[in-house]
Amino acid sequence: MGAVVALDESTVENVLRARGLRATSARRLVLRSLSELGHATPEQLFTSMSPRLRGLSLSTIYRTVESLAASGLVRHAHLTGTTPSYYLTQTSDHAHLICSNCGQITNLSGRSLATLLRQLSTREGFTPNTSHLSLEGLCRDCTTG
Amino acid sequence: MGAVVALDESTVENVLRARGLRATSARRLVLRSLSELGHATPEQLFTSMSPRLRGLSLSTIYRTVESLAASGLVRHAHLTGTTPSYYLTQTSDHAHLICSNCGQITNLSGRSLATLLRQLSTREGFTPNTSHLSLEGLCRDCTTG
DNA sequence: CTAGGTGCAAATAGTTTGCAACTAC
DNA sequence: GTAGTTGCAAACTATTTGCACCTAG
Repeated sequence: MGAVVALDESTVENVLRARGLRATSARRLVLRSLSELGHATPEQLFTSMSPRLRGLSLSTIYRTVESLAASGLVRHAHLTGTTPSYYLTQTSDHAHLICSNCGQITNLSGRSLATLLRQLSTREGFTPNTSHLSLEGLCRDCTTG
Repeated sequence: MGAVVALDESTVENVLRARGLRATSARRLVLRSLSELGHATPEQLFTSMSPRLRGLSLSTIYRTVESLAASGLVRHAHLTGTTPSYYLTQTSDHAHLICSNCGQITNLSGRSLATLLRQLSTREGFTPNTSHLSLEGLCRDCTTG
């Protein structure tokens, strides 16, 4: 998980421009951080970005993730408690498995998930938004016991 | 959904006492309201209870659901955005299907769910907490289109 | 009677907004 | 040059806490 995507500068710029967004340093760095971190809350982004961008303010983070989400570059899911975690859309089509014991977050690939959820939509007439899905439970390590 | 459970006064009292909690009017009414509403956020509980309990304060709701949750009588799930919704544990062992178009919340029975999730735990080594599960997506009515 | 609960008001935490300054293009 | 972005401070909203009063047992 995390560090999944190659993100060189020109790619980032092009991606942003293609959506009509200016390639500001805050936006570049949010994208870069998300590619490194996998998922992050606004607070976590702030912590991770602050050293690299002096004077950064938390409200910029909120506005940045909002604009990135509006143009489809990032998405959010509710992983821990109430705060949304953001992640790159290109790492999408996966669900999050959150261990309530150790807090570990695993991604469930779109493939395994698809099989599982196809049945749900057939049987229940409900089509889940897979990228927004998160399951809390016990991971393999914590199950023993 | 909702109004699933018979909740006469003496049952409520006994249930509370059995957990070492005093049978106060706030607690009785939270339990009664949840049995009527199915799920409710603290705010919704407040709105629904206020007319029936003069002087009720929101902080009482927060403290009440917390104590009920601590003793296992209610649980919460994150249904809409960030605010937790509470429901009676006895209506548990179900997941929530939330339509992101019309907002309708359907319960997915423990039975259907169990089948579905057994595969998950076999294949991924992850054991989901079914009662905390919620899936966002499109319900049958909104799928057409 | 008395420990546990509650109301109220104040404190805290998380998120949003107004506005002047800044910068990508 | 100018519209889009950002920083800062203030405004909100949601939740928590301290304390005096109240009530179930």
